[in-house]
Amino acid sequence: MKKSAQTREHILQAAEKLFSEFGFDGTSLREITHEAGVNLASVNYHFGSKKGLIQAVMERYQRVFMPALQEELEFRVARGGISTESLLSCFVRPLTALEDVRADGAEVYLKLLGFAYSEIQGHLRRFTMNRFGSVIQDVFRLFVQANPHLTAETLFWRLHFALGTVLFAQVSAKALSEIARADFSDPTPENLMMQRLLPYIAAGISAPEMSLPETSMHKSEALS
Amino acid sequence: MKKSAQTREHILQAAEKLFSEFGFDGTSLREITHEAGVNLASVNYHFGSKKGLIQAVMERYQRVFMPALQEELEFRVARGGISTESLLSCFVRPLTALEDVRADGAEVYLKLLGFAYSEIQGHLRRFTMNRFGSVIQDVFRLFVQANPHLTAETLFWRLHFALGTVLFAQVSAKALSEIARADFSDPTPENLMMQRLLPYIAAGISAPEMSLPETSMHKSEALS
DNA sequence: ACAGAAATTAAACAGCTGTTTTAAACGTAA
DNA sequence: TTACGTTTAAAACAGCTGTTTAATTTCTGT
Repeated sequence: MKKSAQTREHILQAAEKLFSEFGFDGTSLREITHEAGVNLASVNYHFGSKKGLIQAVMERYQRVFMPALQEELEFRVARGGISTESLLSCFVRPLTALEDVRADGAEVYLKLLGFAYSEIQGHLRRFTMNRFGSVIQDVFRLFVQANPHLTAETLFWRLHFALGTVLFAQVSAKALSEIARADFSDPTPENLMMQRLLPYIAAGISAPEMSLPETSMHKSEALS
Repeated sequence: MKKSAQTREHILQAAEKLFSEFGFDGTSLREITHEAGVNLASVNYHFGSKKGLIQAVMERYQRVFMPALQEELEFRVARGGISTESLLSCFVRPLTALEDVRADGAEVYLKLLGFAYSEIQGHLRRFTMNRFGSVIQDVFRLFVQANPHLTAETLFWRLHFALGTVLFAQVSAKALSEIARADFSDPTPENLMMQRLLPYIAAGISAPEMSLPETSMHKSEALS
């Protein structure tokens, strides 16, 4: 009951590291057990299957993150003054709390969440940039021109955020539509989702420049 | 030279259909050739490899979309009055032009683009909702409370957009940071990207309700 | 120290993947 | 029709995947 918990932990740490870097489909059990220095079969012995390992990895983070988030939300509700920004700030402390799980816990957890929905295809991006890079540069330059109150760096990031929003929403359009139809009896078909996307993207891109680069949005001032 | 082009087209159409539905990694060459009604080896014969087939599928759409986008941008620039909304509207006509490639061309192309960056993991979403669904509902309810000028349906969608933005940006954080460093010598490290994300997300979520459900944002009024 | 449970190990399993091979069938120009 | 280059076809290839088996070792409670 001591050595077993040890290899269990080694497997989990190796899986966290490799999953967050290469994704779930992109990481084999052999790579994990090799990184962990344990036998291949021990994964199935301790976690039943690869899916069981994935859920065990995620659960370690969610068991820290989710209660912390709930606590933060309740605290924010108790003192009133709810705003979008204040609600978003509620995610900060739960993320930093993930350092208890791992030194770079917040980063790993978000990447795991991201890979839970997505896996990157790198060669297509290079393929597109080599062939139509000038168009992308034009788009960028025009957006800079249209937003004189923003720096080029900020717009660079926000345009990629917008790209990510559109692509992600499009990929999950089917699932989201089903949920929306169940929760709100929302008659919005999938092909009208772009009309819902546009206001969101426009406001996000043209939003005021990012606030102070200090440690704002932290809950420390809530107790002072 | 006639039968060959025929199987080539069958392969491309089957690949478009299956890729856009199950992703690139999630679709095998055997599934494609079965759907197309052709022999397995014909994919390697006509496209060299699976990667070659993927690029051929994407190229068919990009060869229509990218020039149309460039044209739309030049037209918009010529008559001035550039705004974020008007620039976003420049993407509408190029997307609808993809109907020349396929009846649901715009939808397929966006899904292909989405899968180019991501592949969905469905079971993790259900796993999270079953275990921490109440927290997610609390988050949603509070966001509704914080945005009385928006309907619940709109907020449902925008919160998922925000989730998609964060996850996507986090997954591509490394690649984006490298590009930003090369283009702007941007010293922003990866861990400061969340500070860039917050203003974007906040503005997107709290943006005014979506505009008229008619055919706004189309370039037709530009000539009137 | 011993018996029994728990855990590790090496090996093989069945199934899938993209790719290659070899030969047959096809289309086309002489 | 004959001959030749192109295209199709069935089969096998080598490699990877997650999983299982069976034997061995290690740990633990008495």
